[in-house]
Amino acid sequence: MADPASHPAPECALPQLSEATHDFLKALAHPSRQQIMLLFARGAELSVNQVAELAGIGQSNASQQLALLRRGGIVTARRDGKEVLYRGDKERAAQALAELQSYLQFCC
Amino acid sequence: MADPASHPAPECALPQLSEATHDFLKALAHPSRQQIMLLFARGAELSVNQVAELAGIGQSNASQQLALLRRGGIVTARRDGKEVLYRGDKERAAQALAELQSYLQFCC
DNA sequence: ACAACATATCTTCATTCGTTAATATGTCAA
DNA sequence: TTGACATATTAACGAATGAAGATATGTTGT
Repeated sequence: MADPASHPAPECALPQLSEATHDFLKALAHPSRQQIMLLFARGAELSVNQVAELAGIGQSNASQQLALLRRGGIVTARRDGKEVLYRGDKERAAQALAELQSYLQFCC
Repeated sequence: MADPASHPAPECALPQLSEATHDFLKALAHPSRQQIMLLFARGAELSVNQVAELAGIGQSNASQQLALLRRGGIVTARRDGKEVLYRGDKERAAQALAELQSYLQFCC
């Protein structure tokens, strides 16, 4: 139990932002990924190639951005045959938002 | 009316994140600044030097981080004599959080 | 105006990030 | 297993960011 980042530090005393919320902020803090997220409006499920086409970026780029968004808990991925379908993760996003809110209520 | 960033785009059709909210996310997306914000718990008002000392960073660094936090709408500054006192900006933070929430509700 | 203090800005350098191309992994069909 | 397709990973390079020192701006008292 030496790694403080292994557990997200639940609802402890200090509302220090967890690694998860940090990833959440980092994922959302860039225009490219903000734009990508708009593609997932109304629960749309998109493959990496679809995201790449719709966003006008390369396949590798799309894959990496989606990986960051997934790490940030904003999208989830499921495999469907050869494709990997991504969609918005409403629950985890709401959770990160809640943590952010409690953090801001503490320090503002 | 040629600059789309001059106005934060109020409650328009597309919940595209405004420049203000982007600054908000960027400001909060770094551990150093997250830690600094904890110093402002319970409405504390701190000078740049106090922040520098408490956070264990240099004066220049503190000043710049606080500037970023101020741009992100998370803190406000007021001059008191030679000092500039910073404190959390509850209202603007809540506003950015609200915009973020509506954005996430749209694309998740 | 000058000195002393507080903050902001500038300069520099190391690090990180974003993007692209190339390559590797994984999946399905034949 | 081989080929075709979809995604993930890696390497590389330019751009942006973070941090520290030096300097400039601003404020107060003398």
